[in-house]
Amino acid sequence: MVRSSNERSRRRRDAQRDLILRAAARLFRDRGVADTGMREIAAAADLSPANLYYYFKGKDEILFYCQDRALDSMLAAVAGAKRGRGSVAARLDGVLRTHVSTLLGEVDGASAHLLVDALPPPLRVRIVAKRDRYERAVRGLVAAGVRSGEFATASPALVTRAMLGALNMTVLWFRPDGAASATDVGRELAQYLVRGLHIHSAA
Amino acid sequence: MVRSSNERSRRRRDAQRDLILRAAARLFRDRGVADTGMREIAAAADLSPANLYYYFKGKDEILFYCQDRALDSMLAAVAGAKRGRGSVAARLDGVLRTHVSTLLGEVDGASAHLLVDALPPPLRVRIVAKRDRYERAVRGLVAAGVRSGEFATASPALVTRAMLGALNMTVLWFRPDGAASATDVGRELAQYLVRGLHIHSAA
Amino acid sequence: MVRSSNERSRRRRDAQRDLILRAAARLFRDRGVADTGMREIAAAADLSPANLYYYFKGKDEILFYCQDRALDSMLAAVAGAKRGRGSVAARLDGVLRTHVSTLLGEVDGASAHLLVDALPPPLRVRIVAKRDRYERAVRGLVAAGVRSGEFATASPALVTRAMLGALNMTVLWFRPDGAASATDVGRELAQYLVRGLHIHSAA
Amino acid sequence: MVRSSNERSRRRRDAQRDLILRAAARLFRDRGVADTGMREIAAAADLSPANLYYYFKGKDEILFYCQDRALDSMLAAVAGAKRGRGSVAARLDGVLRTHVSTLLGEVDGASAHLLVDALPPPLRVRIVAKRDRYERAVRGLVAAGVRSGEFATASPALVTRAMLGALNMTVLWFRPDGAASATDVGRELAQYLVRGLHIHSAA
DNA sequence: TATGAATGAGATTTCATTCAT
DNA sequence: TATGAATGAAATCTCATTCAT
Repeated sequence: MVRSSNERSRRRRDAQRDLILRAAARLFRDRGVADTGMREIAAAADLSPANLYYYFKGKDEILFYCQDRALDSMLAAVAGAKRGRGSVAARLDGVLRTHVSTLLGEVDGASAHLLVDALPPPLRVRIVAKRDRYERAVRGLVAAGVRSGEFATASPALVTRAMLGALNMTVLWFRPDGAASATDVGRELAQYLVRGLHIHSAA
Repeated sequence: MVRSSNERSRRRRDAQRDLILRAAARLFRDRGVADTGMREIAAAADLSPANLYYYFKGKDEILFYCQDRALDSMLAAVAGAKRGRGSVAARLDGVLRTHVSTLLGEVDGASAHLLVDALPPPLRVRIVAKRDRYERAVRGLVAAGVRSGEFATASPALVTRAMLGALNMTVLWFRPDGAASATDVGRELAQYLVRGLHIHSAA
Repeated sequence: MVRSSNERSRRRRDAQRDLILRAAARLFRDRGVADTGMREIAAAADLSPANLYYYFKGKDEILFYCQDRALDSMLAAVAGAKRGRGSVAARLDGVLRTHVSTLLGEVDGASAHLLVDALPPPLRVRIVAKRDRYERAVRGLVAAGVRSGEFATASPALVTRAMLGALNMTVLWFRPDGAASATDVGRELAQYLVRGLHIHSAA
Repeated sequence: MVRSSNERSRRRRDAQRDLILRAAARLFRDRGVADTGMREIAAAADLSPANLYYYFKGKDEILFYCQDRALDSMLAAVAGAKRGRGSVAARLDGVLRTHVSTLLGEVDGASAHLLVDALPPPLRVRIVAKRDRYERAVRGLVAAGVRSGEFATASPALVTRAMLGALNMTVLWFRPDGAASATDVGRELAQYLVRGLHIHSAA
């Protein structure tokens, strides 16, 4: 009985945390970290500002988990791609599309690369480490394509950053009510960015 | 005599303004707008905080001119490319390289796309207008390549944003003391981003 | 329970707002608006400066409510006088005495006419409108006396302003610990100012 | 030669001081002391802000002389009235009219009673002393009328303050381009305020 | 769990005044 | 005499965070 009561309350707590993180991620993405106050997060999550501190240590921790969850989703995609079959191009294409839908979607919605600098050092190093892990995985996919003869690039590291940069910047202009859906945007961008890696005749 | 005194003092004033803008642009780029206080700008420019207000109306105006100057430099490059001869690819390549060197260089050093949201509406509309003018010009170059048969893309608008996004994100990771110089970065990125526009066999 | 908690907290909040307004009105009256800082208001209300902003949007709003409440009190008096019986002179006398006790009293204590210019335009128009409504009502009383044959004046508007001006200036010299009480002052001034309206033999 | 050069320069200096005082008085009256900056005074006097300090020690001294000169003008009028012949009523009427034209006129234009509190103590006591001298003189005129049987009032001090208060408040609403000229306003107000002192039948 | 109230630290900005020329 | 440039002090206000309940 006590056990189940604890579990029920833990579940409720987790649900609240989730709710807060979604609300915060959306605000961070739409208005920027600096322009999003705890009061606004609280209002969006239908809580009092003070009550946020029962669920999170502070604004930094909220920001941290926003990015952490987004990176987890991206890491899962790239891990799947690594194990997957099919051409490297097709697998990379999938990773990039997931990246965009993670950024622009309603579920996670925190741009992992843009907000890192807003974190205080102790938390930042953890996000940077995870972000680097993700970046390395993507770069590994690019390099695999080069090894397999599908791709040609002199600088996989730079090109990887370019790809991710192009994707991350979408949060600054994407509007859910626009002509192109998040899926559309992901498809088009992935196509363009992967195409630039292919070997082709024209220099 | 009076004339020369006026001119000399105007020149000094302009020089100070320039100095302040350089210092501010560097700080905005390196630490973010929100985390850069007037105190820090003043310290970087070797002035008292109050003295900044002799040269600029406030922080917003400083930020405005940072972006305005960067955009002027980029607009000049794209205007030159429009009139230029040679393949569209080569001209676009030049525009993108100038974009990177403007962003990362010591001279202008303000990331034109990232900071727009930090401006108050009256100034923001002016920067957004100029930024859009630049974006349209780049998009026009892409479209020209499509018309001439050099390029193939289904969505010039999206691709243009991807290109510029990839370039703008460099300010988040570029370090002047790193292995690759700003010129190197510009060259490699431009090559990759233009390559993705070319017609080629593989899908 | 929730209901009563809400009510109790609303009551506490209103009480604090009232306390702050009293403290501020007294300072504004005694030292002038410009020379009264938020720190001083906070100290007088036994709060931290930052805490004032929990109750009011800013200094302007505090000033606004000071004047607004004083005008409400004056308007109530003049409305009562309009409906009242007895000679116009007696009723006008009552209005003027209330005016003085409102200005000099501990309850409201904001000089309604002197401080208007310190308000920013959006708030100023609202106070000016209310002040004008009050002034028109007093002038109406004067005009009624003229119509009834009690008073004689060539310019009710000017005379009304003179009366109110004479009353408002009391805040500049009245001291609560002086020989004359606020009531005394009101009585004497009202008598003098009404007397000037009466028809009499000497020119 | 040296002598005449000194005199010429002293004359120019005095002329500049006069110009500055006029400009300042007008601004103080129209916008309030707190809202009038040295930069504005300088602009109105066609000088650089720094140059004001050649002619005056600072803002306080400018304010001091504004009030000092206005009081001198008023004192002259009341001194003349004291020595004058005719009814006390007529002489008091003249004093009040001069008071108004001093306040509202282009020549002096500083309201002596409203601005006293903006002065620092050392200067304030001097103005207060002079202002009190003026007030006493006016009160003396009132008392003389009582003694001569022209006037009836129980409290000459209070009534004098009421009269001066009514006059001083004109600066808050008088507009030179309005229907009534400064002379009109002075005439009407003096008439009303003196009338209240007269003995008459109605109570 | 939840919240109304409170606060310290720090932000931008203003302004009378001064200084070097 | 005159001024462009500089500054210290103080103002209002914001905000993440905490405390008492």
